[in-house]
Amino acid sequence: MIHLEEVAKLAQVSLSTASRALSKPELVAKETRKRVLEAARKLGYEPNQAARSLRQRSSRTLGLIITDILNPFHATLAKGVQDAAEKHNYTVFLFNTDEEPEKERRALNTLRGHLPKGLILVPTSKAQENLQLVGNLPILELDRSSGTPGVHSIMVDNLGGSKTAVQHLIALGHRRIGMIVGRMDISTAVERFQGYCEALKEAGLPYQEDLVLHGNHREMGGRIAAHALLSRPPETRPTALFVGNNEMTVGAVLSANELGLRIPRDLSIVGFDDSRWARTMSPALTVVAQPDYDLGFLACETLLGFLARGSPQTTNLRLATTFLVRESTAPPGGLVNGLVLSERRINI
Amino acid sequence: MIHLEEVAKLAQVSLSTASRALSKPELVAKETRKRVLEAARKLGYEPNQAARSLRQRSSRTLGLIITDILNPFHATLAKGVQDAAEKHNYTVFLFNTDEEPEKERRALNTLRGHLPKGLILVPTSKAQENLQLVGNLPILELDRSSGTPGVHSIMVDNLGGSKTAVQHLIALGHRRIGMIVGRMDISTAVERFQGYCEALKEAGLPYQEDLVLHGNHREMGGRIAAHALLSRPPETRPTALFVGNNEMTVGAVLSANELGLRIPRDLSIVGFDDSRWARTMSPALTVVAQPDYDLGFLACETLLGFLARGSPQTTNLRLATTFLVRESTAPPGGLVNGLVLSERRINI
DNA sequence: AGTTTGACTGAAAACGATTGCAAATGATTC
DNA sequence: GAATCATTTGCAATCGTTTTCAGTCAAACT
Repeated sequence: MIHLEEVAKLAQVSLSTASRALSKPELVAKETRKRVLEAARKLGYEPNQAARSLRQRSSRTLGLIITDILNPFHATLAKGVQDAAEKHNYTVFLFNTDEEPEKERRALNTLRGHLPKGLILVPTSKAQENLQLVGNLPILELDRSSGTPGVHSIMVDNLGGSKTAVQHLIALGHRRIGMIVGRMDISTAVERFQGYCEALKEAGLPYQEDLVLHGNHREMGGRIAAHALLSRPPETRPTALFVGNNEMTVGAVLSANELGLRIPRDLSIVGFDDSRWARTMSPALTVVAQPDYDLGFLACETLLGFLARGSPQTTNLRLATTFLVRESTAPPGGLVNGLVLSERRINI
Repeated sequence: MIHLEEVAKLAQVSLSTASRALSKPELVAKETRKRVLEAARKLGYEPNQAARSLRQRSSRTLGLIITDILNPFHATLAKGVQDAAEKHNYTVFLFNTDEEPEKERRALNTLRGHLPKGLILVPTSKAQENLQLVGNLPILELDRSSGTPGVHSIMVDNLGGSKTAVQHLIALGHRRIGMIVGRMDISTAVERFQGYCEALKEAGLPYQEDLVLHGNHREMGGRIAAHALLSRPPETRPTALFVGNNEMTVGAVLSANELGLRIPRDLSIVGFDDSRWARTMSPALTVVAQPDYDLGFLACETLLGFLARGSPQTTNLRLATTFLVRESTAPPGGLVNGLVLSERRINI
């Protein structure tokens, strides 16, 4: 490894001048700076981040903790964050918690040792407690809120998105609308559930507890819940289903297929979060789409902006969802006049 | 932040003893060690990795560079690597190159400054050149080979997997079998193409250049290539298609749908790499499945094993693929006697 | 008893950058 | 022409660990 000292020697300046030439350009004469830069380039110098971090007591890195890298939604969030970070010459430490608070705790501890400048995370249910570990590190919560005071956050309008989805089903004539909700210790699940309730209420429909089941946010959870709902006799079986996240939606659709229910004739389905799977499955799925990439990108930009400007107050953003009507929703009993609904966008 | 010095003070030992108690337990008296551990726990001490890395001239981190985090195959690789790394208390720096050599170069430079102990990467086409940057860092190439001498590698048996797939199509009676190949500057594409050629040759079928098109490994590439192949008149149109990776397969299927070709009646399709999409689409896709998670996990284990044991020679592993026959392949012209092929596994 | 051995421990020197301070230089002001 | 100022530079301290080296002490030999 080439050290700064060798660069300094080649450029005929002192170590300190070389350092300044690279990281505090305005403090050094133009000519000198050029010499140093040239020398660094020629030697292929790359600063030792460990030394730099040690001295500055902080490193040009961000921590990123997501709960499921195999979920395309989260992978996209991660890509958004990374792209933004790279743009600002930040490096990202990525951790995956599999929704397990214990893994989150370990990730936070490890991260702490690396002196990141900030942290972006999709919190698990125990995040409020776990976040005590990292002291006063600037934190931004992504996609969900853990309720920890003083942290920035950027989420989507879960309530509004859900409400629109359920209103759509109601408008089609559905009256027994089931919902598969996520875990109620996670904010998105609660908000989406609220949207469902509000839509029912405003339409004057009763809330029926037995139409709402919970899943663990993964495919199998959706499958089990859907199976329980859909294997009821036709009179009590819901004619439409609103599912609280992308993975559970897959499970719900598979379950409907297994039971021989035709979508949308026997069952309308709306999912939360778009995906290629939703777009290309047959019939294409009606969904509440989230701006996943933007969510990640903006999260990073927001946090870095805060770090740069150091404004005192916390930022809390909500991005709008987009409701995409495709082919998985129709009036109860099937298509009217063989009408095929083409995809159209409704901004909400 | 708590420093080791404060831990030492609380445990009534010197700084050096405290350090040894934590990282070289065998050099310290049992009693002393217990005191130090207790003090560290009580204070919530977490070692400053920057200081440690600086002193040791190396950090307990690994670099991981993949080419497309949005591709579930790569996301799964990453998860495998991360899980294995975590098991050994290593932290992973993840970079994404989008298949762009320039991004790869930047990632390598950044990584260099962080003094990782090793590097796992899915190489881009310019990796051999880019890898010069990192000197003699232990490197493992994952999924593909860049041809760089002296690096470890772990890949799947692309040739064998492809060959089996094409043999399956031939056995079904297909004679005009098209292939959508990836970029020939990437080893997996070349090997899969070879498998295709070998299968044809061994069956005594001629190689027809016009049945082979190239795509850029992404959905759109597959779609364009498939469109070109499938919009030919029935006499020259291939009756079966073998597609070289998961994303392009999606494109190919969509293209077939657009052209009104029914799968498998009008067209049999086999993809390389399984995915949920392949499993749940209708009809379910026949694929050459790769052990994606294991590939990543083993990659990490292999590299760490090498680091620990420091054995001199390089490891080059090949994992077997699994051929999964589902519903997207049938004799040309459609199902025989309405036979529905159920999913079965063939280990090769 | 004296020497050797071994197990522990502590003082101090690294690791490679950044940065506060002071000195040198040249330009500007009075 | 002296004093002041701004610009540019170098010296040396510093960040928090690990690790070398030397030293202490008790046990185990001869």
